[in-house]
Amino acid sequence: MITITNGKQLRQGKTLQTIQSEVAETNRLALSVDCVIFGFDENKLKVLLIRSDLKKYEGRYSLLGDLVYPAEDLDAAAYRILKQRTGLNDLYLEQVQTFGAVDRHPAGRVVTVAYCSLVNVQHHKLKILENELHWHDVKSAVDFAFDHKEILDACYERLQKRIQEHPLGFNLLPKKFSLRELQNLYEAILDVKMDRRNFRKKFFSMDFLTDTNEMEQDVPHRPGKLYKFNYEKYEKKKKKWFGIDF
Amino acid sequence: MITITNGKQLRQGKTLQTIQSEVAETNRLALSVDCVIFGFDENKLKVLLIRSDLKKYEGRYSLLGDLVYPAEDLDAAAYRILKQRTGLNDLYLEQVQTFGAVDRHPAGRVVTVAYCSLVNVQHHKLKILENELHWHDVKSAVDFAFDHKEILDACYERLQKRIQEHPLGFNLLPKKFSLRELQNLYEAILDVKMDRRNFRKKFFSMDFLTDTNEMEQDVPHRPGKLYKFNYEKYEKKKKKWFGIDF
DNA sequence: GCAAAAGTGTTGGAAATACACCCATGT
DNA sequence: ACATGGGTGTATTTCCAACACTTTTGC
Repeated sequence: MITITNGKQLRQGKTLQTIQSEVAETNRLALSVDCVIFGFDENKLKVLLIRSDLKKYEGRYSLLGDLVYPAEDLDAAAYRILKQRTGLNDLYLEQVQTFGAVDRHPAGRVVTVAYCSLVNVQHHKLKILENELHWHDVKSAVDFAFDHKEILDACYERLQKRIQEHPLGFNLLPKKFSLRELQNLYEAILDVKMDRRNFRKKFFSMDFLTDTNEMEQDVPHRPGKLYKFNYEKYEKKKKKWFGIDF
Repeated sequence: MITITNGKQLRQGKTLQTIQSEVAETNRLALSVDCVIFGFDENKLKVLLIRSDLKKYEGRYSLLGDLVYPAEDLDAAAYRILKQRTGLNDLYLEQVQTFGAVDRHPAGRVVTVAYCSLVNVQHHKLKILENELHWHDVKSAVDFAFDHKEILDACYERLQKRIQEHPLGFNLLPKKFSLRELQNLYEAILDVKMDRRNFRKKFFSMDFLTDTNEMEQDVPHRPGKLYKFNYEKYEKKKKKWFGIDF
């Protein structure tokens, strides 16, 4: 519902023209999208960052962002930006939160919508390396431009929550992975240690892992089995209901 | 990060002026906030709706919304709109999701940020009733203007999820409430039936309810005890960790 | 006394946790 | 042989679900 409320102005039965002029009057702001792209490598959770374009923030790190075009759907903008900055598409992409503090951008009023995405670092070698695009440890990343630290934190928290309730983790791993890799992923993202045997029992009892009958190669110890995640089985079984718990 | 990416344009070391003009060029859109205000009355989940201002949508229902002012923080806009439309402040207000389809608003490009809020219907009698503001059953509400049904659904789903993990429900009830009222609330919001004894056990074992030593009045049956929610205890004990479960 | 909801305990099964040993491979 | 991590089983506990009867009040 769109209304400019000045005192006692009538609210009923506006024409489209009235509202159009209100929109025109009020649109002194720009909208952008920032993508927080997580990856997993060397047992660490990583995030893709570039160096800020902006002199004011020279040398500081920035998320992958861009303005949304006036005739572009919000989600489409997020996918476009991901593609432009990294050359990647075909990724899970989720809207997380919108940041709209008046002074968050020095160039004027820019409200930004944060999106979050997960990439398999091994399978998606970056082809576009402008602005020093590369992977950074999430835990140790500092020196952000704008409010991008805050945005990253919000996306990281969302990721931690989502990965406990949805099988997102598999997007960060090779198609075939060992249980050790899977556990390392969970331990890294959630920042906890888990019991190896119970972790296995958990995942096997979920019954979403398919044994590929292949083994790890070139590991300096006994090789583990490789598994695939079975999305079809998951789709059929997925849960609707968790109990009340807080 | 703000960049208009036209082919091979240099991305390094932009001046603030460059970006300012990019922002000015691109801001042919407006931003609005829509508030989804849930209440609970007569054992039903309710939502506050008005009749749409817009001729095109005459007679159809609309959420409480307004444009965001250029010099207004996003959250502040949400609180302002809630206040203006209902006379209420002092409410829990949570950003839910941003809706940015190009054609979602007939007056032009209007991206809207949905906020969600919970009101105790009994304690907050509405003083502003412009545009036929009143409570509607969430389940049976139809005939929405814009994409407001979609927005409502998103907020309702978020509410269902949040109420299972956070003690939000108490914002919808009187300060002192019976366990029956609490259970009715959960059953209405989550659309399930629960076992009364297990429900009680659950809440008592959480140990966040304080017995007020008062009883229900004027009920046509045996009166139940009234409880308060103990926020202090909750703040101390709240959980950090749920297991992996999907 | 009767209708309506309050209040209360137990039991069985499922899932989570804690925990220790042998195995396969590379060096 | 040894170091490294793979692979497995069991006992304990905790949590959840299912379930029925007695009590208090208003009418």
